[in-house]
Amino acid sequence: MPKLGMEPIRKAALVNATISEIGRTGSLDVTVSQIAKRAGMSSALAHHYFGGKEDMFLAAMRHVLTLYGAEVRGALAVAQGPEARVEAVVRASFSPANFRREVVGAWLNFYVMAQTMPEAARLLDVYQRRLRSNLRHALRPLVGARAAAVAEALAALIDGVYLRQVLIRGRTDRAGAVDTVLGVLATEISRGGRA
Amino acid sequence: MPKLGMEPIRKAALVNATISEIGRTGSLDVTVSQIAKRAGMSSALAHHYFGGKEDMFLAAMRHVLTLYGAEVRGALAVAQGPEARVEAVVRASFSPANFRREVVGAWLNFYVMAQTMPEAARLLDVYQRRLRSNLRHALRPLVGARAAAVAEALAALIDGVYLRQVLIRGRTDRAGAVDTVLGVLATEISRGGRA
DNA sequence: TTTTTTGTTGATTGACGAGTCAATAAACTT
DNA sequence: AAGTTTATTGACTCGTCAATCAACAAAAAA
Repeated sequence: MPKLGMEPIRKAALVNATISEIGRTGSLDVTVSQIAKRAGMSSALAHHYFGGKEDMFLAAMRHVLTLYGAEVRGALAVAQGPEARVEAVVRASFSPANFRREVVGAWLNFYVMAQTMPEAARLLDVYQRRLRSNLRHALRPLVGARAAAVAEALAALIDGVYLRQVLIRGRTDRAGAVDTVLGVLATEISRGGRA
Repeated sequence: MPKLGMEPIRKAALVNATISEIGRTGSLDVTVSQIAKRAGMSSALAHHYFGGKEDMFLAAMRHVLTLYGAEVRGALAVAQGPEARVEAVVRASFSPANFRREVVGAWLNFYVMAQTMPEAARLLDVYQRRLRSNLRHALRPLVGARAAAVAEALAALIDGVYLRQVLIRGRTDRAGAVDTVLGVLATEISRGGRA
């Protein structure tokens, strides 16, 4: 029963399944069979659509990064004023979609992937640059010359808070995460551009 | 030529080799043979001294955590005044020993381990608690009621800055890392206990 | 209607790796 | 001297998994 035009559907299913499985197991020790099964197809088909496991991982990563990028852009579009812009980036980073344990677990493993797969490192690098750049521009009017340093700190803080979520056994605390970052932001703003 | 009393020596060698290999490959996909080879013995012997690969991983993690704990305690012992105490914790976190790419890579993978191995999660939890507790106490006189929140932020910031190191391809920047964290600390202190 | 393209899978291959075992040897005990 | 404990390894087992292949089915193109 080959319905045509399956390729994009199957690929999307595989990408989602890859993220799910990496998040569920919390590691990259995920077999192609597991992924394929969750996506409702044979492992052979998974290999057919993607060159191999590595390509699936990269596609999954690209997908998460794309979603995140869209979320940030969307939030920035409606933000008025520099402070709102920074807040938009922060809130987007901890949006419900990105903040499920599953996805956080996947992110953690993307970092691991970046250690071995140059393409993964490149993707992560792009995201890092964009994040810092967004923060820097929004911060300029708020903290002047300190913008670069504060952007660097906020970016690291976001990663750190995010990372901490994978550790905490109980419920993930989105509000708390946002508060932590915005709290530091508020302090930095109150200091303003003073050296 | 069985010289007696080899056990502690071999175990130590294996622990070091485990850290090295995890750091070198940047993942937990390290074979017992690789570890054993680097430690200068057969894989069978590695299995003889440790129950299995998992035990080696845990021992390696315990070792890194122990070293880090000792470093923090040492730095705290000579610190005078609350501000110096916070600084001591920060500087210890980025001490040359802990800040080699190799070790940072290992840390990253300890986070991954914590996703699957309850014992690893426990170890990491202990470290997290101690770190936050140390920071909180030192911060109390500096920022009053905000101590808990600021401690939380600094802890996350340290993790985040640390994590970022594994991404950066070029030389690791210890001074920059410390500056980023101390910069935020300075701003928080200048705000003091004001709500 | 033949051919080609697209979809799909069960079975197989080939590699690799964790853990076990049997055997060997040197020390230490009795 | 006989027996026990500690050290050490090569060879082997058993399982798993990524990747490939051969084959089948249906739609589209010729």
